[in-house]
Amino acid sequence: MSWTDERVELLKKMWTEGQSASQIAKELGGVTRNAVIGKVHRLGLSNRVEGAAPTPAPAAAPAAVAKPAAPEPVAAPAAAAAPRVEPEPEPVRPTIAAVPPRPAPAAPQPVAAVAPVPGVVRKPALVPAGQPLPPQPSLNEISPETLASVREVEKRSRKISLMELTERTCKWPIGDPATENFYFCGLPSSAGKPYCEAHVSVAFQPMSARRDRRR
DNA sequence: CCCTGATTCGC
DNA sequence: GCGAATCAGG
Repeated sequence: MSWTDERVELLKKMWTEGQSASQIAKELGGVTRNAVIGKVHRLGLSNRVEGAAPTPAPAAAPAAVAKPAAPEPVAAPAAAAAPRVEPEPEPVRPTIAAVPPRPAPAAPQPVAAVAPVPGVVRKPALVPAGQPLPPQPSLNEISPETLASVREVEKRSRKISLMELTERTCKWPIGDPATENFYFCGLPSSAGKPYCEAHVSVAFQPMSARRDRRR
């Protein structure tokens, strides 16, 4: 295989999208991730900084441009990400084997672009005909931050198919299984868990602080 | 161990 | 220019 314009273009596209070298290599086929990385460097687009920090989203990325002399006291990532509360054996159980709880109200909107108003996720009015949706396992109030995080991750999801799931890919389903627009998150899952960090945080919640249910 | 990108260096 | 091998991390 050689670096044809097409392949280079795809490489550039994926790289700027934040895909990893191995993912790109897999997509291109015929090349290893080393080849991809090598090419990336030769193309001089190693600095994958594009308006937002893709893969790792730790604290603010040090925009150290040239002088590292800045007296940066290392920002404490304390309350940065959602502090995972050790959940009790009371995770939101996937009702069906291997099928986790309903992610946020299935957002059947594939192509983003239309800036959805953050904060409130409205449940689509139409219920896809077909399978009776399992009783919603207390889709209680998930912290807005977590929700936002999840949404962000889902944009970044690899959209892999059932067959592509491995021991270490996030198995969180996205979309409606009854439609074509369905796939799994696919991002690297965290140690031993079935989902990626973001999805773990919504799947395993402390205890449903849910006592509404007025009557 | 799984993975990541970065670099080197013979080809 | 290419990319395997290697390095250096998470």
